[in-house]
Amino acid sequence: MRSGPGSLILESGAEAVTPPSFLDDGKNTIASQLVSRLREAIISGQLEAGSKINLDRAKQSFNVSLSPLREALARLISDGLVEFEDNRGYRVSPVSLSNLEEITSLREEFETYALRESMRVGDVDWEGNVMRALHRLNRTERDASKPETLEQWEAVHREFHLTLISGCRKPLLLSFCKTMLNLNDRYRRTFLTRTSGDRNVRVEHSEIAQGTVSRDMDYACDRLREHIHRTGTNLRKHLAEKGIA
Amino acid sequence: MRSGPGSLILESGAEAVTPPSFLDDGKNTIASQLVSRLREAIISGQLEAGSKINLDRAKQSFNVSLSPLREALARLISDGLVEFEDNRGYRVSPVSLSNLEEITSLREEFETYALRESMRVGDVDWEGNVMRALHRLNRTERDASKPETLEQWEAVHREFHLTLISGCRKPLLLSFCKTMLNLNDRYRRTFLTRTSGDRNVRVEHSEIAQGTVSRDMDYACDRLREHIHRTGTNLRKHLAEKGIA
DNA sequence: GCTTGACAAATAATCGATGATTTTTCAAAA
DNA sequence: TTTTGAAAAATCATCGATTATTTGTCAAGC
Repeated sequence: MRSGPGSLILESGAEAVTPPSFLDDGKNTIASQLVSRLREAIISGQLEAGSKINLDRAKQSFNVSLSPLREALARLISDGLVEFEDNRGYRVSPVSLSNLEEITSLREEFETYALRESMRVGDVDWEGNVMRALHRLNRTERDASKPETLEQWEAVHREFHLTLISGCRKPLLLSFCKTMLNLNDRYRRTFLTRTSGDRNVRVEHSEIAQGTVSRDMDYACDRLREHIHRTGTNLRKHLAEKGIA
Repeated sequence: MRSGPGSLILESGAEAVTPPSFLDDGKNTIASQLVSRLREAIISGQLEAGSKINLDRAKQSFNVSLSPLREALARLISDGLVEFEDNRGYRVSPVSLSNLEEITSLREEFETYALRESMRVGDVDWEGNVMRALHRLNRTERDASKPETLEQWEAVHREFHLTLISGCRKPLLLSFCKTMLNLNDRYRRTFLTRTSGDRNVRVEHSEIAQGTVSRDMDYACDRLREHIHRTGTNLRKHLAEKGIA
């Protein structure tokens, strides 16, 4: 059961769900689990953009104590998902048109650079991973009337874009790209509930992947840049519709 | 008075220095002050690269309690200066040849992109700031025999590079560049105690600045890229001498 | 009516103590 | 001698309580 958007922290009677951890995913501490849970809550829009994070209420919502909560929030600053000010606490990073535009620009620059590098030094394993990620993405349904398919699609879509650039052997660059992708996905999941009809996104992804594994740098990077740019334009329209400056 | 390199946390009898805060610099809380102090300690090499950060000892060294210390360390993860593992605590990020090479590459890409953007949209104020930063840099002595001049030079040098790209109106990009500059400066301050004679760094900076304010994008970006690249090559040599892979 | 300032409530920040995990030690067994 | 494993020590993680700061309230003065 999930609370309504933005109400997660404001709720009084909390039925805090302990994440099912049969298998050890390396996230052993409360603080680390909180990082994941908070990140998901913000990207999915459950925690409203720009809203203040009240520590007392958040403590209760997530059924945790203050120390791990503060530590988790501190770590999330780096993801650009949370902002902090001394004695004023933490707040969910606000959304804005200019922020979206910067994210789009940086994705274009960073991801094409990382893709070029990947094509330059990536090995056969990486190529295989790209094709597998493409296949999964193409096989994943995205139906606006079924919310669970949207979440699933977001996951494999993210995986596809990350796999594309995962061959570059530049860990810092990859972490920056991940951050930008997170921020970008928040916009999509918040504002793009329906898919726009005038794009064949599946074809776009296939072209990028095909160009990539055949190491046609200019082609692949051009397609990727266009793809990112179109997404940006698309999102910008939806932001404008909702009157967000 | 300053302790020897790497001994900061290991010291037993701590004469913890409270930073002089006549004027409010916005860093009101212990945690925020710690972020600055820890960052400086790491970049300057006082905290040895790759070493584990023992919380008990660090607590004593810095005369703080555990909560703000952990929070500060958590925030430093984003700067790439600190790494963390569940139940194993924090450690100073290690240095390596490949890490240095990535930092150099990313600085070349990010900073030239940011410089181009700055030249595209930067205003007259920004131009003025660039010229002022250049002037300060050129007026700042850098004498290997006087350690305090090295620190001073590092500060104005950092300020120069950040000012160059400060006109770009892309806050996320700027924060990435800042991060890369931090990481880069740690290498310089750790491994480049003497200045190499075969470069006229002053001329390099002047050319970059002149090209910038005259909005000659290609010229300025080429000079900046060369400048960053030379620094990287230089540092790489010093790492090799010290046998760092 | 508007501003000011003291008081109260809400919230953030820090601390010391306790609980949990990892690492080290060291003796017994192979 | 080497390996094993339980106990001890060290260290990390979490908690509840306390302190400090900010925000909200409201009455007195202008």
